[in-house]
Amino acid sequence: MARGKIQIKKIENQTNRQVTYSKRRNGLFKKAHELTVLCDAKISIIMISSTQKLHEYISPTITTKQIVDEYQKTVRTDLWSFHYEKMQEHLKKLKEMNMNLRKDIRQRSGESLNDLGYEQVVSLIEDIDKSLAFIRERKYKALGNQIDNTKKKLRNVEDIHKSLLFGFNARHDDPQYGLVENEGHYNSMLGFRHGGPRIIALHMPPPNHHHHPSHHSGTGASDLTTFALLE
Amino acid sequence: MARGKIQIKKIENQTNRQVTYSKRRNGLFKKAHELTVLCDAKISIIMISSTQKLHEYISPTITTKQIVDEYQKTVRTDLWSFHYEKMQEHLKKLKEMNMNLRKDIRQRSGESLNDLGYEQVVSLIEDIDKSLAFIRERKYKALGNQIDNTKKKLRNVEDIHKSLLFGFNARHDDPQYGLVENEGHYNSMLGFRHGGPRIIALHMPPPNHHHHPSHHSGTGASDLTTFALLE
DNA sequence: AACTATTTATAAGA
DNA sequence: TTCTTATAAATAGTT
Repeated sequence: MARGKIQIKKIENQTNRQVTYSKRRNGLFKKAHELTVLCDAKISIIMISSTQKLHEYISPTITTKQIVDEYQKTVRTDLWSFHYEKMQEHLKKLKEMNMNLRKDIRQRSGESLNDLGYEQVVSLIEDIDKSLAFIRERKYKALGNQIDNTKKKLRNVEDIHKSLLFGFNARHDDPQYGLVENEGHYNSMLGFRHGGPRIIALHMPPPNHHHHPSHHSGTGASDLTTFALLE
Repeated sequence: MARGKIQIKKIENQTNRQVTYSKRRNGLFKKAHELTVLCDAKISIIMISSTQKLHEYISPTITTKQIVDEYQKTVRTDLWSFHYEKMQEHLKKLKEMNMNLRKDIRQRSGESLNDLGYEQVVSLIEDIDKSLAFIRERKYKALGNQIDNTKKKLRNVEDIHKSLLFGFNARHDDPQYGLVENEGHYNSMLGFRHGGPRIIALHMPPPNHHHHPSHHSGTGASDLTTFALLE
């Protein structure tokens, strides 16, 4: 939140993560204490860090045991209405998130721009420009990979061709090798001009685009959070 | 924290208190969620409002039962080291608070001003000026109250005197009224020149200075918090 | 830990 | 309750 905005996703650098944990834990506890005093509330916070260390805040007006007892009593008593309310809240949040996502998409498609001020339009354009550059780069990389892949496939085909030739030369009179007759037809359908890999090649793992794992594992949650918090 | 600084003390207006509770609860839960994602922490927050309503936040990666079990296990296992650590933390905070209080007092007495920048000195002066004005006002009011009070005492004394006179006139021959003989001595000790209320007046409630209750009930805690958070 | 440029949270008002 | 907006507070990155 300062010296630059951060995405709400796991901090990968361990040192950094621990520093942030410590700072924000203090912040959280301070807020909890203020709420305790301002609104006469009873608050229990129990937290376990990624290193399994345990910390707690408890309002001076109550004990953890009391608040947990109270919690269990409430959950037991209002089991259904409690869950019902929580589901409703969840539903509401999802709806809001959904609306914001739709709005964002509309804006990226060039609609609903009247809702935005000049600054926002500028930053939207910057945003889209960045995305575009990113996508172009990805496309370029993917193209490179495809070429690599095609080369591999080609080598594979050549190998097979050689072994077939070898086999043919060795057993050209064996009837079980007659199946290769339609090879030309299949391969032209798949776009191969020099003979194809047939089923052997189709079982190869899909092309790997070599992007960083966090790009996929983290972005989903991060986007959800970001959109959920749009005003 | 906005549109004006607030003191961290109980909000007396109930509507206002509930609005603040709701807003800050959302803020707290949002922070907790961010911490969960950023630092891979497991957090449970259980809170009871001043109207006995219960709310909770729980990290999506854990259940309340699990975290409470973990808490109880830790507290059971490390009972002493846990309490020892908490005491140490408490001690440290008290020491810091103490240092800040001392520093503040030194500055208000005109010492250690070299530690402050020009702006800070200006605001310190403003601060002290306000305090001074406040104290002067209080002194003025107190004086007024003292005068009022003295007038009341005087009336009271006059009433008693009249009733005594009345009683004396009615039963001047009854021996049980002989105790009034030393009245002059007691009353001059208490500073009354026109006859005193004796034991009857001494049982009156102490003088009420008519200031708002929150001035006294909240200020202590508020100051502690404020000083504790000075850097 | 301390420092700040920024981002967030939020008090008051509508 | 929800929105707005001026301001206070939190904090990310840096030293």
